[in-house]
Amino acid sequence: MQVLICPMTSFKANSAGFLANHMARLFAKGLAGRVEPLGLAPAQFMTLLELWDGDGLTQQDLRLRLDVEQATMANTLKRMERDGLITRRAHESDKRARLVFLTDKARDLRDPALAAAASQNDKAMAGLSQDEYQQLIALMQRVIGQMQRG
Amino acid sequence: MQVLICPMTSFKANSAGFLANHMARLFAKGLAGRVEPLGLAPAQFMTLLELWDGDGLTQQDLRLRLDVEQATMANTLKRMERDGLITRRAHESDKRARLVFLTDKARDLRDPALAAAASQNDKAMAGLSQDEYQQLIALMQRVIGQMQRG
DNA sequence: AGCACTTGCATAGCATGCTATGCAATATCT
DNA sequence: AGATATTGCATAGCATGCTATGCAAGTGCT
Repeated sequence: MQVLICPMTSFKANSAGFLANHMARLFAKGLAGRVEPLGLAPAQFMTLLELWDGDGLTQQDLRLRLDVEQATMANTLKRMERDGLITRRAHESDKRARLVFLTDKARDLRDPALAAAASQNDKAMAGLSQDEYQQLIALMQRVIGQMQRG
Repeated sequence: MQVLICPMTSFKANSAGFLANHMARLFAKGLAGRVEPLGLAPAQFMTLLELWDGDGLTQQDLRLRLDVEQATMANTLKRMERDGLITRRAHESDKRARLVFLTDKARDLRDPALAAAASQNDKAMAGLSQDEYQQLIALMQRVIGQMQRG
């Protein structure tokens, strides 16, 4: 009977896809609010996360690490260049590629941006124990791995 | 030392935010591929999920159930109207509101669309046991609840 | 060398999300 | 009743994602 009364509500509430989407949106919204004062947007922050770890990467390097399509990476980098976060220089031996480097501005944003992200993470995970947090991470990683395989 | 070598990679791989975003993107991509032959896009499918359960809802009703901003809902409904999935009629007593109704086309899509979604769900969850699946759902729901509270 | 294949990027076009505005209709308060 | 606040929607503008194209620059094979 319950199925006849609200079949879709239960489908939605129990769908890992819907929940992942919902969780990602809430997370992005929270992160956006915290890094926006720094002049950053979420995808820019994720890209910086890779570049702070060592710049001079190609668009392809970044795209593979963030697992987004090439066109998505190209557009994000274009906005980051426009916003003065990165500069691009020709690759020494490959005239097709352009290496991505951080500007001083982007380097200076590292600490405050990481603090903002940690703050959002803390808020989201406030209701979970360390064990539960690790479980959640592990389960999501397995689901991601499963979807990437197919 | 490890922190100095690849601090950002570990941050990313262990960030629930990044994983939720990644999982949501993979999920949406898989679902998009399965419902696209039906002429549906993911957000349209989520909206139909609510409407199949009973139409004649206002934009506000839908927006609250899907937890998206009003403007997002307005745009999704506009595309659904354009694609012949819904029609809108004036509310009897409130001249501001327009009630959303399903077209026959949208009603006919219910079974195949639900099958497509179930297929994507099955694929994503193939590596998890029933118990693990329930754990994942429960943990995500708690994180979502936590973020909504703040 | 020459031709085909692959790779690295850019761009166009579209779906979803969000914030910010603005307007008309309804509700509320005095 | 009249002024004020709230509610329901639409639209503009922007960030992220995706697919589809196209081009220039490497690679490889013969």
